[in-house]
Amino acid sequence: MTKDRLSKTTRTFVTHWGEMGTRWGINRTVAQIHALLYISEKPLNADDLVECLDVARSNISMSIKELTGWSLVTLVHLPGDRRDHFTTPSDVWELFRVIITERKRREFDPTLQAMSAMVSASAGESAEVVRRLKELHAFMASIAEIMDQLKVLPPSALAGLVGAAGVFSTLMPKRGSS
Amino acid sequence: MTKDRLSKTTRTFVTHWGEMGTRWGINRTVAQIHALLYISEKPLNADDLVECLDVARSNISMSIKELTGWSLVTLVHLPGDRRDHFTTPSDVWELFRVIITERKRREFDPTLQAMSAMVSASAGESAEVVRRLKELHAFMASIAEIMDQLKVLPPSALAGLVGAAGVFSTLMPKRGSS
DNA sequence: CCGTTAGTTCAGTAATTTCTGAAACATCAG
DNA sequence: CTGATGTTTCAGAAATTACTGAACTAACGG
Repeated sequence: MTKDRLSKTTRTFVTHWGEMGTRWGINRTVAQIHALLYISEKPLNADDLVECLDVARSNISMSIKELTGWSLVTLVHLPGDRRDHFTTPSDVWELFRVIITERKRREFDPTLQAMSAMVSASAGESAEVVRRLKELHAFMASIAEIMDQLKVLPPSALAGLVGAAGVFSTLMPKRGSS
Repeated sequence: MTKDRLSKTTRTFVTHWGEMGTRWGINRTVAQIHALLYISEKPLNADDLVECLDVARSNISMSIKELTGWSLVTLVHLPGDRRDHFTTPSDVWELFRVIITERKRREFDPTLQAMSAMVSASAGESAEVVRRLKELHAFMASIAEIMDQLKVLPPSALAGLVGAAGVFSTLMPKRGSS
């Protein structure tokens, strides 16, 4: 990211986001492209991305493929320009929703299945080991359910969870829920 | 993980967990050690871990250091044995809590600060760019707040969030919360 | 003291992941 | 068709990350 088509702030943002990505198992370039598309007011094409991020064209191609595979980036065409242009939703909640959905599908659900299989196959194990496998499975199942519930929430519904009342009051056992 | 001190199920579990770790930016060995300590009924020492996971002693030493740094593993001493032994909480919620707390502290909070700084420095940017930076910042601040709230919840409080009522009813704007 | 056991550190190596450049493919205009 | 433009693929190179083995520190028992 050397070419200075980007403002100082934007560059900081994109850099930081790439850094963040790597910490969560996301390729730096992939994360940077996504950050750039988020902050950009209009769709960018592959050459824009090459210039802004200073990586090889082929890298952009692969990374974009990855991002579209994650349903995070969509291909658009601008009138009178036959190059592919790319966008990502500018609504943060929507992005969150998509990421949660995909990570659940790709990583969480298979693990849940695997845990389930382990519990089934745990006949010879000690009672305590079985208990722990079951607990972990149950925990993950709860998280999975929450993820699914989050998916159907409207944008910005998150606000309802924070504040003086917040999660705390919600989760404390008071009404006989569930 | 070749030496067969482990049952089939345990081996599957540890392997899968290591795999999962790598996808979320956690070193495979670190994740495997943690999995093994979780599933193990009693504290294990470094040699146990070497045997079970078939990695170098030095690797165990480093990984354990990492895990204790994350407050996920604690050192215990068994009477009459001067070797270090290690444990991790067997309560899943507790583990979740600790991981959330640490990842927030190490990755989330600094990002939040960085975003804040960017917003402050975004004078020259277009109104839309400023809006997006602010939105992302606000979103992350909400998540951060939720993480903090989760920390003070009792074990297993998670159950309150799932089920027929669940997150959905909680988040839908109905009572004038926050 | 000295030998033994336990734990740590770190330079070098191995493995993995990421990135590039060249070639192939595709589409369009003339 | 042919040339121009845009995109994808993939083998190998580069960079990063993980792991090992050897050397070191520490603490204890006799």
